[in-house]
Amino acid sequence: MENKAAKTPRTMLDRDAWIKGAIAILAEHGAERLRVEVLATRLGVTKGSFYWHFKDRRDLQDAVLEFWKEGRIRDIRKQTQSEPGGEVAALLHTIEVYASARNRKGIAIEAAVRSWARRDPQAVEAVEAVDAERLACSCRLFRACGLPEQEAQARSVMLYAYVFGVSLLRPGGFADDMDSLKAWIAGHIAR
Amino acid sequence: MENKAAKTPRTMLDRDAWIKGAIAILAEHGAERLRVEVLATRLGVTKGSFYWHFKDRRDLQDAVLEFWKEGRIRDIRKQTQSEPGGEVAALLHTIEVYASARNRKGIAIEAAVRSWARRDPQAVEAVEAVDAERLACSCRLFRACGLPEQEAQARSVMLYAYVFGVSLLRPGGFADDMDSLKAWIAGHIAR
DNA sequence: AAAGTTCAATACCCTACCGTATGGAAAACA
DNA sequence: TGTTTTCCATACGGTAGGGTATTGAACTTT
Repeated sequence: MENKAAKTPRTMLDRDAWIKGAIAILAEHGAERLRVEVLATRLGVTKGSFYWHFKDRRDLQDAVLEFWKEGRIRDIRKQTQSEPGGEVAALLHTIEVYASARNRKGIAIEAAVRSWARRDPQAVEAVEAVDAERLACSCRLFRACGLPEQEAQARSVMLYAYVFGVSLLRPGGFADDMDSLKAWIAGHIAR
Repeated sequence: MENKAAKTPRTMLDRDAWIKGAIAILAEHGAERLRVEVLATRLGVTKGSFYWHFKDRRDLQDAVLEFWKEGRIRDIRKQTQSEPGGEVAALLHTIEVYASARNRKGIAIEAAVRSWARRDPQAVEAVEAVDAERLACSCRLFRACGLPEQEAQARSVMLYAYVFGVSLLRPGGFADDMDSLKAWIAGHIAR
């Protein structure tokens, strides 16, 4: 008789659940579409709940940026603590992660945040912090390969510029074999 | 007494004026902020006028994309019709135009359209057409330098990926001399 | 001059949101 | 068991913006 099982009696969302949902929207529709009513609907509640967990929309945005920043910095540190001799492999892996077809959501979030940073100072802060960490780590790897500081810096910038740039390019049917092209490029950047 | 001179008696906007205004908004605030009321106010009229020149907002968006596409294709064709022997110079110039601090507005528009293309099929079409033309032209230059087809394609992709990627990077105080870094990279890509 | 054409102003209606105020149910606590 | 805390629903007011309908003014054509 009673179909109480149809509705979860108590959803019990916490701040983290809201942030994760927000990031999903960020990946799918960009920062501009990160609206609290839409997010609430997506989470199966109303915005009445939202304003209990967050002061306002800005509060959520800042939390999302902080969450993203910390995650990226954690990631890059983990990925670049390579054993000696594996520096080139680590560099190639970095390129792989972002320039390959896999990790679509991560790339989408990355693009959304960087696009966001074009207008939002807080997003700029997050992107700058992440970039600084990534460039520093990449630079360290290049130096471990024996390159001088100048070239290590240049190659680091080139690496990340390429990695993010590829996700913006739409080479519709330009190269029949894009994968081998990217492999050539990766080899050329990581040396 | 009569301050009729204060107000232009008849504004006489045509479709092109609306499109140019729209592109200015695109550069400053992105595609999401391209609203007809805002644009109308910017042009000193009300939206009542807009709907005489355009069917709806989508109509404007398509016109903007078409305008941008044609302009970019014209540009790249003009820039790459170099005299024999000037191929490397032409390639370096291409990198210069986009990766330098100059041409800020063009870079902003470029970024806005590519971000737009993440959600809009029409924007995708425009970006693909422009990319195809640019890659083809770049590839021709590399081939004229004596490179094989494969490497010419790879370097073309690398060139444009880098060029667009740089505009996304925020290397806050990473390198003390970013310009010489970029010069090194440009030389390394254009060979 | 009369009529038609062109471009813009005004007044609406409608939707999507943000943020607040308030109430209510469930859980935790006393 | 009664109270408090936690989390969510409902209702409301306000703004921004898309699109339509209508009117009107200026310019062009006949």
